[in-house]
Amino acid sequence: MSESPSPRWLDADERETWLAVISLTIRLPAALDRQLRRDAGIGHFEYQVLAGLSEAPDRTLRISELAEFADGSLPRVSQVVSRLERRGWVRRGSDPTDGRYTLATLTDTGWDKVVATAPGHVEQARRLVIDRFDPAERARLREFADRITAASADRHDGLPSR
Amino acid sequence: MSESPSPRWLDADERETWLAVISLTIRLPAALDRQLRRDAGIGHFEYQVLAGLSEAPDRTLRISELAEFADGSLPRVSQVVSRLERRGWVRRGSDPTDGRYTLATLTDTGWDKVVATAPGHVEQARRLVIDRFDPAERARLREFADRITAASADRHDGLPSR
DNA sequence: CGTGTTCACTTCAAGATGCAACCGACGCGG
DNA sequence: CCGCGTCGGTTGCATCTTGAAGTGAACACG
Repeated sequence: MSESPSPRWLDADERETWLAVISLTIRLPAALDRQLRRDAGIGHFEYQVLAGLSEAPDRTLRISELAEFADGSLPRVSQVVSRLERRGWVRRGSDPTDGRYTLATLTDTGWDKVVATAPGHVEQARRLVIDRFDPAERARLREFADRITAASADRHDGLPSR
Repeated sequence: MSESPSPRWLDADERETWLAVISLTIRLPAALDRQLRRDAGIGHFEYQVLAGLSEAPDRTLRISELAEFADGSLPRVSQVVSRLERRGWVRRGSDPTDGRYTLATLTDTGWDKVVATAPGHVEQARRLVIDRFDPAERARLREFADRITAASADRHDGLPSR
């Protein structure tokens, strides 16, 4: 209780950058969701789960691996897998080597769904991001994004303050 | 129905960039929400609404202006304003010059809330983003973000076919 | 005026999320 | 073996978001 109540404000320039980044984090996911929802009837998160499975050996992953891959909480992934299971795209099973794990496996129908959906999604990824940057810019973009992501992952969130 | 079924895939490099950007759009908003929720009991969206009002003349904006400012749908903003109203931070009123508009006004209590919340939020913005880039990088970051945001805003989402 | 349309907003139902409590499956110490 | 803590997942609940339908105020046209 002896700190400066008002920290360094953002100047006009910093503010613009901040707003630009915030806008990005809102509009890009929204655009991805729209395209997927419209063309494939699934959200981006569900797509990530399906895509993750489609690339895994035996098209199978543990729920927890899936959660890490798709950047989601365990309850959320569990829910999503249930939904995908209901739609016939994923099958649940428990890991023979350790009954605590649950394995999610992509069905053949699920595989078909991914194959049908991926091209449109990749096209969107290109149109919204990838194709708008030349290789040098891309490297920089990636580095910038990683920098922010790393900071955000820091469980150092609040004001533990110095 | 006579196109290439499989478009240009992403190569390893492009893929990395893509994943980095996606990660950013998931982790940064999550980190912002965590800090605000924890320190102020509100989400980032609610904060944006309050902040928008706090900077507006008379601390007042139309719901629709608020929606545009905060990047949210009209129903969502309407709901949020109701919530904020219940908490005593915002007051509703109809526009005398055109009864169709609804004006949202920040109360004094609401102003205090913003004043109390802003420093922590700005600090977070600095730690996660702003302070990690020197001025030249910041300009570039902003330009990159704008490029993607502009593309995402394009109502050109899906596969307009052809 | 009167009818119809547009506009800004609100409401409602359905679906999605996060959080916290809960549950069964290991694994280790005794 | 038994008991206990841990680990991965699941479930329940409270909240939030979304999309569609509804409301009422202004305008437009005959």
